Amino acid sequence: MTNKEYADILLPNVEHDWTYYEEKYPKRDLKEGQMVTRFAPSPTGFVHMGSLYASFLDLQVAKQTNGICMLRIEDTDGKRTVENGVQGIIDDFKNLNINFTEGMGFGGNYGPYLQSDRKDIYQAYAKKLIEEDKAYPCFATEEYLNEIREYQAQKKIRIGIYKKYAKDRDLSRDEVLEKIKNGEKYVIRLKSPGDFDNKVVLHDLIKGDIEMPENDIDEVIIKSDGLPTYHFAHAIDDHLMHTTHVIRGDEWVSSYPKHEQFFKVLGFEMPKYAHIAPISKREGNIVRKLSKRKDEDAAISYYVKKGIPTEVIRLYLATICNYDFEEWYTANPTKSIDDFTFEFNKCPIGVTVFDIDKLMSISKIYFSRLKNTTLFDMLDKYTKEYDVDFNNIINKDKEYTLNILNIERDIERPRKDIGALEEVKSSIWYMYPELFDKNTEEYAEVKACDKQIVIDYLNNVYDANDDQETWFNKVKEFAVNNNYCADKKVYKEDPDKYNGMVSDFCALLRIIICKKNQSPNIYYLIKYLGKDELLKRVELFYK
RNA sequence: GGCCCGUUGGUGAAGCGGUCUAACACAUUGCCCUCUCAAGGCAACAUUCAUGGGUUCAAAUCCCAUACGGGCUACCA
Repeated sequence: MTNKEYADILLPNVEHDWTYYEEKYPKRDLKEGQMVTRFAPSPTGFVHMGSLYASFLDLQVAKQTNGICMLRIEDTDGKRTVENGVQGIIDDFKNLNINFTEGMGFGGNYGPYLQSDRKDIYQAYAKKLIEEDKAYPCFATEEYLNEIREYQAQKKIRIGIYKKYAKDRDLSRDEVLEKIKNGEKYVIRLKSPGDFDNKVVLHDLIKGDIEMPENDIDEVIIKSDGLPTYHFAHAIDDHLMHTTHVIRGDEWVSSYPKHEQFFKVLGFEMPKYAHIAPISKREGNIVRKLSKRKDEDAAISYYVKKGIPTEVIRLYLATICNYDFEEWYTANPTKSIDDFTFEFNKCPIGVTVFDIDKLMSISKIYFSRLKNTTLFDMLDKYTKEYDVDFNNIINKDKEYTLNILNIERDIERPRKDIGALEEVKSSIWYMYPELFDKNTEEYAEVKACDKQIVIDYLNNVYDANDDQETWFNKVKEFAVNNNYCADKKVYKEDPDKYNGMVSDFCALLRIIICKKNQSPNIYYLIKYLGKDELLKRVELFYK
């Protein structure tokens, strides 16, 4: 029996030889420096902050070198796959307007990009290794494996299938054939050429050089269901897809020796590696990785629902991704994330604790820089989905809404009081009579004067066409004539002599308008609301 | 048990042997401005870089130990 025939028995029904794939996926035509990266999630559910962070770096470095970033779905473990998980990931990215150059859902010539569709490819290479006597079938059962592990743990020796513990290595062909005939299940393991006493060095682009012992464990390459393990698939895929930079979570650092071994045994050129630290969450004294199941605020949809734009999340990720991004962005407020060059050696090495305050601060700055028209469009789209009533209200008189959104906006130092679209309503509701009428909030406490004084002001002094300075001078003059004091010191000498300070009169106007003692410049509120509505609110207030 | 990685204030984090009583940003607090709030301006907030040793004229920075946190050690990724 030839080696090839033997391999055919171990892995039957494999359509092509490995050389077929080498030809099918030729080297990419790349210029010096162009990077090929990939984001490779397993389909365990929606996109969350952690996955977005990893994909963000993948996308950015590819983009800035005019390279390629692929979306590859790693679904070699059926247990991890969630229903609609694959489509869910694709949809999430598309909804966030994040586009990969190629990959699952995005096309490309190096697919399929779903690992379960690549079974034949992995097996073709596994057969190559079998033919070269670099891999062998292992019939060990789960119970047997557990036994070995327990024995090793008890004896305090290294755990794993290596050297003498890899007993199926020595099975003769006849023995193997016999077991197969008996229907025994098996996996294919690599015959590790490594020696634990040797060292390998990972030249990590983020963490620097890391020295580790060489891998001597006979890693499984093909599981009994015919699918590859992560490690084997990684080597094959990133070789065939010609990935230049593998950017992944740092939980992979310790498996690097296995990966290096695979690339060597298969005769592949190694990609470069960058291991990123996960985004975490503090829970009391412990810091743990953000979890899809436990942390609802890890889901991107959580922020979408609040009306925090993707761009804001990307800005946040950019600031934690490279430490000098924030400074750069502050100095270049008109530029976009894509104008910044991200570098691996500026990525954080240790875990980063997710900071919602920081995110919100970035969001406020982002919203404060928007034009009122842009804000309106975003608000329109958002409320259409989450608050139809409010959507009708803001659209009833779009010009009016635009004016309101523009209050203290189009100036050198705009207000920063909106952090999410969901907050807009609660900050401007009182500018809409229909919302004001329905509002049941109590008026905040205020030093009120005689109702007639306010009415006098509105009827005889107020003019919606006044500019701000004129407006205030008139208010001041009117207030003083009605026994309000304009001078703090004078007022303090004998407060009982006055109705209050001029500021008290303004406060009264404010409360009448919006019930609260905080609002943007009253000048604008009065100007846009108009006399009739104001008189109506005076009546309401004094009732 | 073995093998890796990390540890700077409430938070992110700069720092790569002297210029560190430690940049910057967020948060917090106070003052100023002011019709309120927001914004803005000013100021406060680590005399100390997990702990203990060592190297050095000099250490947050280099070395070693310890503690704590994290990862891997699966026919999971």
